[in-house]
Amino acid sequence: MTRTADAIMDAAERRIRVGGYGGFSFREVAADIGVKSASVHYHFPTKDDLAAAVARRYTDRFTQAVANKIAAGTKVDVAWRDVFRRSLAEDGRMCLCGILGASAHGLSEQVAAEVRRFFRSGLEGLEAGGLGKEEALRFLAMLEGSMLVASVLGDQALFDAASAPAAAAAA
Amino acid sequence: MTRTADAIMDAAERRIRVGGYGGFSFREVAADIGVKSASVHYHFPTKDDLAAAVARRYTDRFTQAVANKIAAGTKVDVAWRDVFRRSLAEDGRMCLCGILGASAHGLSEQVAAEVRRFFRSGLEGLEAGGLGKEEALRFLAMLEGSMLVASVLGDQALFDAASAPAAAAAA
DNA sequence: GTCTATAATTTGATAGAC
DNA sequence: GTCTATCAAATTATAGAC
Repeated sequence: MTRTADAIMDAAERRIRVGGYGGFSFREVAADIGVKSASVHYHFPTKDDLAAAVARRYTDRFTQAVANKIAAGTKVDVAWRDVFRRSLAEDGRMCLCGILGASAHGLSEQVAAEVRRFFRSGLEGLEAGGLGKEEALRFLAMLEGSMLVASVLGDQALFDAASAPAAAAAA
Repeated sequence: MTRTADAIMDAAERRIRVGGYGGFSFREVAADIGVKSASVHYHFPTKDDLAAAVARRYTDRFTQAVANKIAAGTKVDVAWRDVFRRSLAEDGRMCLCGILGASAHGLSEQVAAEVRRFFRSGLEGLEAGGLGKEEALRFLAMLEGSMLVASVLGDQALFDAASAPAAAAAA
């Protein structure tokens, strides 16, 4: 069954969003969902396997959420901002791949590749939505930076203020 | 003497910029500069003490570098961008407080306070230089996000592209 | 698929000699 | 101020019973 594997990824994602890659352990994740660490190793042999799986699922989930909004008629840049905004509102923490990416140079290639995938697919999606290459780059950077500042200073309104005007200016 | 303490902070700063707070240990830092971990504990009793000291020194050093540029006639936003840019060019890694701030929720209050200090003093400095409150916020977010994207994708030119137009638009 | 048990290593931190 | 030695705990990971 994938139910346990999903629960493991849920717990790991929560922990990574608090303390980064170095901020979670197999025992903590196992305890979070009421199993033993050996069971976590059964589903994800190594820590890198788990972190990479979490990052991959995050990217897919994020991409899908954005696609749904676009299908409903939302403009691509507004869709991206909305999805980030809702995630930030839920727990006050920033993008999972932004957190992992901040210490990208200390990650294994396996995990770093998944983080790069998130950023690359983000840029591709924004360009496919009509933004210019540099415009997409600036927009994604602005969103990540806005989440970072809002997360550090603990004020979600800062994300709104930092990202709202740029969103209006784009496209 | 503060010579050893400085060397310890240098090594710790390098390590944190690679792997974040969870990515360095007393033994590694000690080995980097050729002493034993007990000596590191002599200068910085706990890991939080060391990380907080590194973040504090980083903020002071950064503020000074910006102030020097402004005194030489550079506009405040250009000065900030230049200092970040040079730091990124040196080793391809982003702002120390941006890295720590990404997992701010997992830091001790002691370290988190120093990270907040960097961002707050940044906003204050940009406002003192003539930027509006929201303008300063957007500019700082844009710089941090640009460094993040450039660092993750391993291409410094992305920082230039992402931050250049906004710098021209500001002030 | 989950468990107990454990190996092997690393971690933050301290005591005390020099 | 730096060292040796050490502690207690946590870490990733594996072997094997159920």
